[in-house]
Amino acid sequence: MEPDTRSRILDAAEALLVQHGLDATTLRMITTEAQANLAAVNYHFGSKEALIEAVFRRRLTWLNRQRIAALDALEAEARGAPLKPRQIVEAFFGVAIRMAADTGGGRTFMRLLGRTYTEPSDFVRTFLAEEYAEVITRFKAAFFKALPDVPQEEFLWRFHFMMGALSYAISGADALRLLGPIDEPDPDALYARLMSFLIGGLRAPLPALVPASPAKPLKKPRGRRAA
Amino acid sequence: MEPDTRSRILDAAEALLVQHGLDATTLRMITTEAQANLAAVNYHFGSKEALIEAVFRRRLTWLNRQRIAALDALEAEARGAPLKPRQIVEAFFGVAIRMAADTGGGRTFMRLLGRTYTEPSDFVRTFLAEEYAEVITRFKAAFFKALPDVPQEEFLWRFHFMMGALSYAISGADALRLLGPIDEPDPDALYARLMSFLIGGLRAPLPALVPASPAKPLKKPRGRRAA
DNA sequence: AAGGGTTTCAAACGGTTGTTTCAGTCTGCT
DNA sequence: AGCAGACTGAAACAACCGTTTGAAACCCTT
Repeated sequence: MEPDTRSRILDAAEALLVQHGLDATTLRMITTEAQANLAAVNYHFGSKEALIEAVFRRRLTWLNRQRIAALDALEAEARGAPLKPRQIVEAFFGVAIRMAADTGGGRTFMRLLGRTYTEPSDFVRTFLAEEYAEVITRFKAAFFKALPDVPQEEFLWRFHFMMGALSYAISGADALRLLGPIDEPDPDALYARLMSFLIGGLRAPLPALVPASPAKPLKKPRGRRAA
Repeated sequence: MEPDTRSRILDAAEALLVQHGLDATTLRMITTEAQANLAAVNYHFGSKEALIEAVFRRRLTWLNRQRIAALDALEAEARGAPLKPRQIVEAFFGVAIRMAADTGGGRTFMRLLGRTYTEPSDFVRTFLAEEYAEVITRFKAAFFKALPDVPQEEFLWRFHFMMGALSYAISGADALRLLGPIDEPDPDALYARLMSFLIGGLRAPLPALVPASPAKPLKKPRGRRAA
């Protein structure tokens, strides 16, 4: 009750959005939870969409600035030499995991983010793309330079897969209960686990069939096995 | 227009759910698309939730039965010997990718599934757990046997990460546009890409800190090879 | 003390949601 | 033919949605 109405609404919205999703979270839920009047949302933010955008922007720009700063530091130290892939992975995903470990709002926000990433609500996707634009170009360039022998399209897919693993790592125990009982993870352990998985996947041998590659060094050609 | 109303509604719902999400898809959208009357949903299924459950069950039980059949075949052939991890991965994730490649309903369904997996709508999670129960126990057992030197908790997390990668692989180009322009993937190429990524991640060296280790894992986890 | 800008409040707005109702149509059986 | 049971149709239901309104309450400078 201490902070002003605007912040209380942001916090309440963040918590409720991750729990119920974008559409199922109503302004009445939010304002009740925030102990504010219903009209306060439209007064302070203008609309529900604008509120959601503010919830994302508040933490996302900070997060991506952190990533860029981490990359800057690495590149400054390397003096033009290509970085090691593991360093770049740590800069990009490590910041996210570390933010997700924050027991304050950061944790619930990262869950919300991982959740929304697959949820193609048009207006969210729009400003998400905008918010990610710079960090994506920077890290793509760094990765391409660090992995010159990996075809770029191939790498983009692996990056995409890594994002999926990150998303699940963060949404974490909720979805993992499906696999069986598991204790809430120690953040450091989660960090180490995800890192070794990501780097294992990133540096896996390339699949054999990429563009026009007539040789088939791997076992299975492409049979229509039991369909 | 050929099939009966019930099937038309299921198909329309499937297509619309993946596009707009569970809450944002209205019964009026569905019945309009299916060229059926609004009341038909409640007549044939009882409620919107029951409709959604039917949409999932229709393909999910088939999918998981396929996975179990694939595992049965592998185990019969191995005659009690542990399977190779790659075989189990192919049995579990290969079936999913192959279903996602189906240009008929299978493809849109798999997108819906990957999308819903992070979306913790309580009632969906309930019957999803129920629907997955058998296949999870079977594959967990097979993996534990195939990877005897990987701690079980460690493996469960990797399995979780793999599910994340699968989810993103399927929801695919939608979310990937964020990374830059990419062509719609050839299903075979996607299969090969995801497989090598997954197996690379699954067999990555174990992180070093599993027991109580107060040291910060930021630098070198330095582990042995898994399995 | 007065007054102006900012913030809160209760109430209402039009619109849309899932669900229900009930009269009508179609189908197949004896 | 006739009639029961399965299905479709149009219309209405209460409940809830996001947003707007206009009047109170608050805060701060002069």
